[in-house]
Amino acid sequence: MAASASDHSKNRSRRTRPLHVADAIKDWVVERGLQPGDRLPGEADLIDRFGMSKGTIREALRLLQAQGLVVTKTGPGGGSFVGEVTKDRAHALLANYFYFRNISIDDIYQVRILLEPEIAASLAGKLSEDQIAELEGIMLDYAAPAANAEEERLQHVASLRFHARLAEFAENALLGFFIGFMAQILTDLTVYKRLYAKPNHQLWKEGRDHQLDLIEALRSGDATRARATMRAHMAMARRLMEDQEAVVMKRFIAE
Amino acid sequence: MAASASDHSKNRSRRTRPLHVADAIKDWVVERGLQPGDRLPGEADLIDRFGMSKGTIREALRLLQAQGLVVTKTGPGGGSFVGEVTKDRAHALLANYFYFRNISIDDIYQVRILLEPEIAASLAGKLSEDQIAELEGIMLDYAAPAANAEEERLQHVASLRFHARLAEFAENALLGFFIGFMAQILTDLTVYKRLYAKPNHQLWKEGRDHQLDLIEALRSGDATRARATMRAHMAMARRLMEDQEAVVMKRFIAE
DNA sequence: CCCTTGAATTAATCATGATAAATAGGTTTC
DNA sequence: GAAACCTATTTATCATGATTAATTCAAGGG
Repeated sequence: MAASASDHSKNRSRRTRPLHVADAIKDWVVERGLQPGDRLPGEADLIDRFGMSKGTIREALRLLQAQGLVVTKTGPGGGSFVGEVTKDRAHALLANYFYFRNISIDDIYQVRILLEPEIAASLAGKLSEDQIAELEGIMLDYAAPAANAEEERLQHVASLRFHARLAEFAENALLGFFIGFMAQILTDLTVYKRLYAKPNHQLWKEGRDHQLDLIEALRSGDATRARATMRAHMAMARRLMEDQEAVVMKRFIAE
Repeated sequence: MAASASDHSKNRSRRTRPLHVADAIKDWVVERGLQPGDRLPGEADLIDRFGMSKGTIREALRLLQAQGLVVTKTGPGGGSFVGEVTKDRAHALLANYFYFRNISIDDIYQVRILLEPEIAASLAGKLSEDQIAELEGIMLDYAAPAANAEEERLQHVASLRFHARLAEFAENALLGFFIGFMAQILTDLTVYKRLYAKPNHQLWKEGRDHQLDLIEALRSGDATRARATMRAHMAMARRLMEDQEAVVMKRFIAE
């Protein structure tokens, strides 16, 4: 504990100026309880306050910009503002972490099979008719079996969009994020790696029936059934993936 | 899809130069399959290649630095290098995402109770004697019941370190990261918010017995028992947390 | 009323030079 | 001979000032 504290202050004093300024601005935001969209001091102002050159200040702002914490605008009324870290940006930043690590598809499914049933159960009876209608709308993209490999891939991406959207509906933002992140990774893999070579009517029907059943359970508020259906859905998808070679993600996800 | 592609290229052409350079460097790393520690072109070189001024190039490097993707060093043999995104940095970047969202402790436990038993099961019989010894070493920090609130808090932090370390042992890096991230958040909350006011011998003993039992199961390779024990442990912790008010995380986690 | 145009504002970019940090390599010291 | 100590060199870091581009808003023209 003490060591951690001293490390902290040591780092802070010895690190470069842009890093120091970036931390100071972060602290400023926290202390004042600033919200996304709130205005930060302009470039010239920051130069005065910190007594540093324009370049240093701008580098600090880039550090914060990369994290999604500030956005800058030119023109009258422009300047720096507190930015909300978007889901997409958080996905991209986290994907960078896994870039040099080896994540297999089965790793993803090991987690997915645990989390997806939970979100299904927790959303049972909680969705508005609009939200359910939106999910059903997504399902239209795979209302008919795929005719070829390309269609199969598009359908798989659409199916992942179903799960991603469901994740966004979650009341538990943490659970929702984890699930959405996995859907994002699988989407990227599907788009870039050409998984799913061979259409399979049987699997298509099974998967679709699962989702139809899931929607029914969500609408009627049957959490137990929603959980069980999603679990079966995930188990099926996992088996399906086991046929694929162990593909790992190997790219930066663009923001 | 087509829309997304056009958006992408539009963004890329209209975005600021540092952003463009940062993307180009990212792509360069991916295309060449560069690994952490590999050398990137120096500042002067980049200035030539891109035909941009020093300031612009440096801002690009800051963007990448904030993401943990590059590290810069001064002096002979210095320059820019591909950097591995550390776990701590990924934690911090992800914590920023949740800063403006409201994550309750119960949200964390809803996920924890699903993931922790799985990691316990997956590590049964897989840990080296050194690793198990390390876990036992951590447990020494709470070998005796806490005498006061402050000790109770330190013990809780130590207990979270147990879970964080277990997460690092995971073969599934995704599962390990999610669990480690939650332990990190709970640690920060415990340190900053002074949870756990009242020591409770009964709970201390139960929790400790769980972990002892867990280690035994891990050592003997009994996955079923490891899972069950961890589940019981989490259920207990969750009940414990329910007594606390719903505290949410409200701070940037320092890197 | 809408559209264009132009002035004002603010960040973005450029250009150049000075400063500081870190290391390699040689030199001294024991 | 090894270890400690310089010192020159390399490289990023920091600073200053000028120029350019993007944006807003208001005034003028259709």
